[in-house]
Amino acid sequence: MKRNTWQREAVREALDGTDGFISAQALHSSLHATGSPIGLATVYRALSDLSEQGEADSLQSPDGESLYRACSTTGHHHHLICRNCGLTVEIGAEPVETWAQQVASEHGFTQAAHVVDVFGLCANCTRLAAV
Amino acid sequence: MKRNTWQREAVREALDGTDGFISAQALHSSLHATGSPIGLATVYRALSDLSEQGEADSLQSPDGESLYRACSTTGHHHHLICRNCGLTVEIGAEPVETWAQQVASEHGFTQAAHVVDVFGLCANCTRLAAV
DNA sequence: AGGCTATTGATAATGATTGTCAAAACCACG
DNA sequence: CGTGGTTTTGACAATCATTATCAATAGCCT
Ligand SMILES: [Zn+2]
Ligand SMILES: [Zn+2]
Ligand SMILES: [Zn+2]
Ligand SMILES: [Zn+2]
Repeated sequence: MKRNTWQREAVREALDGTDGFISAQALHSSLHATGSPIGLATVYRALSDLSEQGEADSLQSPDGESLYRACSTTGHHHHLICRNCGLTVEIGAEPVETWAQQVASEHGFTQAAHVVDVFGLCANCTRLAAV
Repeated sequence: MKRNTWQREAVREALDGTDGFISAQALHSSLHATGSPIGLATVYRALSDLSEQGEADSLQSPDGESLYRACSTTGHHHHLICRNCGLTVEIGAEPVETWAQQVASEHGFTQAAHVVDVFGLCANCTRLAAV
């Protein structure tokens, strides 16, 4: 069976206390900064588990790193992410859901899944960049 | 200035001769298999260049590898990829383009880019899997 | 042909992620 | 409450893709 450890809970809470997406390495550093002695491998395992159980969303950063986030929306959704400060907005994407299903079946594909992320500069970072 | 070398041309041709997306490592192996003595670092550089110049498309595989493909469509487009055999179909995504722009501006985001890929099982692999 | 400079490639370095495995922590169960 | 069988942890090694080095090579212009 699956056991409950303070390590898993610590990762869950640290993820909840983080705004945008964060890497396993960064979350581990963050935990260490607060005095937690949790191991790096454990953070990787916990994040992987949370992701599989649907308690966390994950995506690949443009440079190939796995990033995680505890999302408030429970169902399937996507993200609008500021590539400068990391601010993240959860967004529904009905048009995309139907489009993806349709284009897949049109070409005879089954078990279609999709990766849909929007990256940009948030209003704040846009203002700062204009200076 | 930029120089023409047989290495760059070899990478371009090898990419043209490949159906789906392929990693730098795999392309290097493929080239070696045909007797080419091209270096791995050179393959990485060539693919990176081709991608920047828009002569090749690139995407991150679900497990974080960078994959490349020489697409026939010149403009902006997306892909429907068989996660089993790699068969790739280039697809337009007008609904998604407008949706992405709209959702970004609605939240005050600028310079919006998007990652949109559909993974599934092609008709052939679906049939084989059913056995 | 000669020289200047971009490119190559063998190799080392980096960095994220996963594997290893003995020690520590859980959790029924008695 | 102990105890024991199992699961989980974590320090460390091992992988694996990608990038940095840098001397040697090869385009290209005159
Ligand atoms: Zn921002
Ligand atoms: Zn979706
Ligand atoms: Zn297929
Ligand atoms: Zn698009």
